[in-house]
Amino acid sequence: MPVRAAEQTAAYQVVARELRTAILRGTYRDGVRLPTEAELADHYRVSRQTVRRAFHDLVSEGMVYRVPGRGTFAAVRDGQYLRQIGSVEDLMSLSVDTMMEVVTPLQRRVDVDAAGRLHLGADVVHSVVFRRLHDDVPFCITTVCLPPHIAALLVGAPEVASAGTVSDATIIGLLDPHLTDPIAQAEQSITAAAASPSLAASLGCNTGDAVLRIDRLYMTITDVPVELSISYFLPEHYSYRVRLRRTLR
Amino acid sequence: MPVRAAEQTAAYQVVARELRTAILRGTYRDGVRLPTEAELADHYRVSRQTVRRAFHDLVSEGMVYRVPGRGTFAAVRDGQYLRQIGSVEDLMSLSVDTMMEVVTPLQRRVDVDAAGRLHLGADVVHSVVFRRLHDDVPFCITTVCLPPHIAALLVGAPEVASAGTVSDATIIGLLDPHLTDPIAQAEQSITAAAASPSLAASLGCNTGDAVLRIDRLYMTITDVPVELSISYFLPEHYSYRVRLRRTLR
DNA sequence: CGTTATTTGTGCGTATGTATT
DNA sequence: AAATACATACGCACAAATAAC
Repeated sequence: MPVRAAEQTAAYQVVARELRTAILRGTYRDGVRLPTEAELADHYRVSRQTVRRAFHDLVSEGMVYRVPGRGTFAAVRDGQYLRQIGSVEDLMSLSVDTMMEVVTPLQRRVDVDAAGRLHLGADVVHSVVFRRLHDDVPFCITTVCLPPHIAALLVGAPEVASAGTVSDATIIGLLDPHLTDPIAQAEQSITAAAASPSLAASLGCNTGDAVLRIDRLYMTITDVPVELSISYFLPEHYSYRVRLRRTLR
Repeated sequence: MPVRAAEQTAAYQVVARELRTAILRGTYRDGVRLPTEAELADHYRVSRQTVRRAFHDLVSEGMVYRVPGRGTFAAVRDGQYLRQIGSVEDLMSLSVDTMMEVVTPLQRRVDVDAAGRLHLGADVVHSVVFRRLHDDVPFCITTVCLPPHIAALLVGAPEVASAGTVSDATIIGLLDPHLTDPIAQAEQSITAAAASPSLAASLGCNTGDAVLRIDRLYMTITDVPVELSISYFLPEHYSYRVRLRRTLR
């Protein structure tokens, strides 16, 4: 059988993507049965194998679970945005299905604490505040602080120039091509906090609600700090997932 | 084509398991290239598709990465992903300077959610609740759920037999010597929550305070769940720190 | 610089097994 | 017992990336 020529995205990825967004949008609520392989194959005009390939990806993402003889069921709890994170690459690819909306554009600011954590001599940093959205629902507010000489690399970037701008960028993704030394590591600290009034307003929750706080310090291979980001996540829409593996000896 | 009759573990799982163990044992270090699909198919006397199926699992686990035209390469390096409190070893050695105090001893319980996450058919689990103390200050409450056949390994253990018992043990450390398959991986989910009244009483904080919630599902190398632990941490006394590294190629 | 061999990626057909309804 | 639905396995054809010549 011939194969479609020069197709950009594979058929199974199209199917997986549509089902994934449908589940996240709540078309299939928690535990609801999805169409069968045969039905989906018929609908998308692909073979059953291609549908299976798509389902296999969704299973390993934890989006659905399957029971032989019964069917395939949505596994998302409360529409929570889940993502497996375990490397800097994962952080950089955060933009594939989330949007960034600028709240406060990139500007000069005095911040002793941030400057100290960036190993700067002076107290001046440049910072930008943005929300991150998934399916138009905000789930995170992030403040990014940069040393002045790093911020200079972003002067022309429209993604961080004015409030309200929406893009699918990440700061680290914008920076990376311009850096001589690539970003090679990040130190993360994860804790819980109560939402401040302004935070609650931006995220659409109540003051005092429990939120997840993640601080990240990105560094080059030579341990030079490049970016400090402080993010507050809504726990209803986000949880941080990691897979740990033991080396057998 | 005929299929082998009544095979217990699927052929692709056998292949995946052997490759996984070989990588974790260091047979394929660093970015060493693995045998090609054709070679492995020949070696295991299976079709190329079956080898591909195995590789697909290993890719989604992050064990290997593949490059079209070049080959398949081992992706696990020593301490590549997570340091500090980030590896399974660190979780097991959590007891070095903390004490465990039993709140509710190990007992049989019905918990549909926990049973589901442990991939059990029935709804019965065995669970134990304990506080973790550092310098006599409680900073964490943990509920551990075990499948019945695993809990049976702890029947004689005094560390979990009665409320009030204080020891420097960890559940995983108590279990590990008795398991046929060693614990090789864990899936973690980290989020924030508000302290319930009982939680607040045990931890010495106020109801509604923001606490860090960490769920861990420990599994053997064959993906069999062994233990589910749900912990609530006081953010003042604990933050989860991870160092992420980028794999430069 | 093109050609060729190697290697992984995609897509589909077929057959059969197993679990559920 | 039969129908339904997912699971496994193999085969084939062709595409695309890479490397060697």
